[in-house]
Amino acid sequence: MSKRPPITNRVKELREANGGLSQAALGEAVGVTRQTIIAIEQGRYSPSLETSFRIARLFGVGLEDVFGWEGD
Amino acid sequence: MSKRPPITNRVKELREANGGLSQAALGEAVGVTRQTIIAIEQGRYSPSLETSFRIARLFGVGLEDVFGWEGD
DNA sequence: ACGTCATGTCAAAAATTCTTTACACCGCGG
DNA sequence: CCGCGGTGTAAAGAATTTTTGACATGACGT
Repeated sequence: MSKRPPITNRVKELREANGGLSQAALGEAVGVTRQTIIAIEQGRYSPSLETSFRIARLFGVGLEDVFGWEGD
Repeated sequence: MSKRPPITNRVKELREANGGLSQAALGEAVGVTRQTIIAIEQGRYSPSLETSFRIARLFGVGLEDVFGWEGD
């Protein structure tokens, strides 16, 4: 049952905007693996709220500056 | 390894502010069970971003109006 | 007293997120 | 040419989220 969640994300953009942080470096910085970052960037599943918060706060922005809800 | 995530929530407040919506009714409205709502309200684990978005949007507010990051 | 609704707990199963490992491709510097 | 960093894919398993079902309690109305 794991469809693609109706969620958009700007992780890749933010990574590149922050001095070209690599997926591996981002993962390490927020405490998840590179695979997890890849899956999130590709929207393969909906991350946990905790992981989402960690990513947003690392970039110093709000949750909705990183993740969007399709159909707003 | 499932500790309590550093996340706060105002689900109960919002439920009561919206005409006393019950946990069961909220669950049904966002497509999860009553158990899930109870667990989220009690902060027993960090919900998926999708579930979080559905709850916030049902109340017509943003993600961070419902969930907060401890240590901001 | 009885029934019902709302909340809560417990436990086990199902589904999803996350990890680990391994391999592949591309662009670039040496 | 070769090595290396960065990205991508795949699959198995661990960990976490969510479901299902059962039972308990207090509040409330009849």
